[in-house]
Amino acid sequence: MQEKITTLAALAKHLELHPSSVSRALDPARRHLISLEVVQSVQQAADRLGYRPNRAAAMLRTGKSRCIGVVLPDINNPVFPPILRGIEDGLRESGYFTLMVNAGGTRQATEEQVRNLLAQGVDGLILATAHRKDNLIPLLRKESVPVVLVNRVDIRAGCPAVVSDDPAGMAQSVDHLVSLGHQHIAHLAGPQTLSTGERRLQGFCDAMADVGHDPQRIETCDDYSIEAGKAACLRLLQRCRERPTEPMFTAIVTCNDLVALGAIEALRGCGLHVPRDVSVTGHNDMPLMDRVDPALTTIRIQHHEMGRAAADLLMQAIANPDRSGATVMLHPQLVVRDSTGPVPA
Amino acid sequence: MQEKITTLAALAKHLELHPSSVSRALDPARRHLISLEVVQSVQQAADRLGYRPNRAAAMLRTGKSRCIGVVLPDINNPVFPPILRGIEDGLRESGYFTLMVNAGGTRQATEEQVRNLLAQGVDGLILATAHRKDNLIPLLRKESVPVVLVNRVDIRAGCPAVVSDDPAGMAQSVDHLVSLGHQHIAHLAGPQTLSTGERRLQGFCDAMADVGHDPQRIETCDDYSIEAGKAACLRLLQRCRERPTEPMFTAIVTCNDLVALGAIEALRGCGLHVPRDVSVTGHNDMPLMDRVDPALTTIRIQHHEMGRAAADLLMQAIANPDRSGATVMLHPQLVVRDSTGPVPA
DNA sequence: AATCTCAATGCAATCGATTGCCTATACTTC
DNA sequence: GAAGTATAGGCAATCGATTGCATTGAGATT
Repeated sequence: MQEKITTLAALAKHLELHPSSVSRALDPARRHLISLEVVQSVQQAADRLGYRPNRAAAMLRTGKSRCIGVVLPDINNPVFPPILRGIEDGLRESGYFTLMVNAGGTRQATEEQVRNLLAQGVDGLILATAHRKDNLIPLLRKESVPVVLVNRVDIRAGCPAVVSDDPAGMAQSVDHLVSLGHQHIAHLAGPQTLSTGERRLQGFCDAMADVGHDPQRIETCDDYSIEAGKAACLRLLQRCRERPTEPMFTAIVTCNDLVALGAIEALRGCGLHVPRDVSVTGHNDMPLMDRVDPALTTIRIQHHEMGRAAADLLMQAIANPDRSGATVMLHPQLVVRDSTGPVPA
Repeated sequence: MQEKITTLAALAKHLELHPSSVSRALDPARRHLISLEVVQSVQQAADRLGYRPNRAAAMLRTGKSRCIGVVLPDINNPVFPPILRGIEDGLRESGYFTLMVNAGGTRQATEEQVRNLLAQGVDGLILATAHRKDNLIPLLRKESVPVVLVNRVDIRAGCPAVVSDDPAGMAQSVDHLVSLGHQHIAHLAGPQTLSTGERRLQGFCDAMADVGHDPQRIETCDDYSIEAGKAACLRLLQRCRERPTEPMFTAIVTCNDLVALGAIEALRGCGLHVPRDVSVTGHNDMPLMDRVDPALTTIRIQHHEMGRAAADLLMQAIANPDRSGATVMLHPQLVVRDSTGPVPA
């Protein structure tokens, strides 16, 4: 065993063939141009001699890298690992690699990161970046690189996107609370600069209207974190104290599990018990939400599936650059645990 | 603004220079060969005309991709996101990209993934894969590609590695429990096929010996999961029931936070209260361990720092392929919460 | 003034796979 | 048997940056 054949040309010489024939024999899409016996002998020899095509050369010639760039705000946020995993699983099946960057900083830093990715020669991009209005999409349009959004949408851009059906999730939360007798339901909304924040707020308002309740008690969080949730909940409580004539809310629908945890902390700080005095729902069903105290009633999102779908959409967009693609909406599911209960008597 | 200069040759023609001069002017390491004024005019023109070097061409010529492959078992495991983030932060500073693959499947699948990464032309690898004895390292030795291990070691291989000081962490756990009066301390160990599992078990035994207690009650978990922790704890309890003459353990040191959660679940199932009847410690201080019920006493590991250090080590290994590199040991820290308490009277 | 340095830049080969085009052989078809 | 048509495979240009070597010219040295 020589273990030394590293280039197409060497392999071709070994087989007494022309490099072009070897190249074709090794390419599933062009195999049919070559006789079956030659194809087989080439494959055998390639395996036996450990031939490994040089990607750089192929990329230089074809302009395709078989790498996809994935831009996340921060992999430490528990919603992203399963999405990323879904993306990777989907891409790998199609023979693509995942080039990940965390781009949670300034808008400028994000843009710089994306430029790096383009310079690296990615064949497409999956954006899970947060901001609803950045100039990334126009920039990428100009470069005419296929883009898919995941966990966000951009109405104007008309990019293919995969999101959870946020209005449906909010409706499930509201309906669940209403069925427990709640009427005065507050909402801790996410940042309105994020598409999820906006869509969930809208969904909450619509769902409340549908059941004939006024969506009046709403506070907005600065980000999806425990601290922001706590602060927003304290503002909500403050507002109630200022208007003692209005009925107190008996439940809070939040935009995010971490925000819900912050809210529970704030409520406890004010001597309120969850769920006896106030029911709280989360959103996302992050890991361990069944173990926190109290176990959180929340909306389960198909994170892994979102990633997969995004990968599929991108593969389609690469195959058909003209077609404009669709928005895939995944269905969320209510998970009832211990943070919601009947309305206090 | 023409926005059309895409190749070195075009840029050179525009400047009425030779491509080689432009190439040198753009390369910080070779700039000194070119006169200052030319360098400046080249840089200006490159910026203004939006020139972006073709990585594939450079890679073909130089054989370097400026990409590093990172092999993880599963990004969904909460210990890995911060490590990955640390790696990425470190690599980015050196101008490298992170090519991530999840390789949690069979040994063969893992190997296949690594081969893909090599075919892709990565300049180095960071392995966070779990198994203590795989044939990856010999394989990579043969390919002579720089490798750094993170969150695991391989004694025989002598690879640069970054790990947490597991024996120190176990000693802190044991000392903490001893200071609370515990003497009969059990251990739920991790899989002995993983370097962390082995090192933590060893650390536990050593720490117990140091304080003069016998490390006898030990059960091994199949993996780092809640379910495995629960099962192992049930086995532990079963063993106690079988030998009623021996004193019952009053505390459990576990190898992992998830295992600790499983253990708590098992203890509760047997009517035991944590920490009143049995104290439990975790390991890793994963996110939300301060919110579970009861808040978990655990060992905080510098995950992000581990990633950074691994990136640094790899950069060193690439710069000095001859030097054999070091093992970096990061110091863990005990975090006392509510799952540990004084020994029952 | 003639030679020698040295700095600055041009020249051309090179990395390895891909692919449009061409040729040669085998096989139809009338 | 002549002309036509697949079919298999060879040829050579090409992608774009890099780099060892050659060349030019200006200043230094004797």
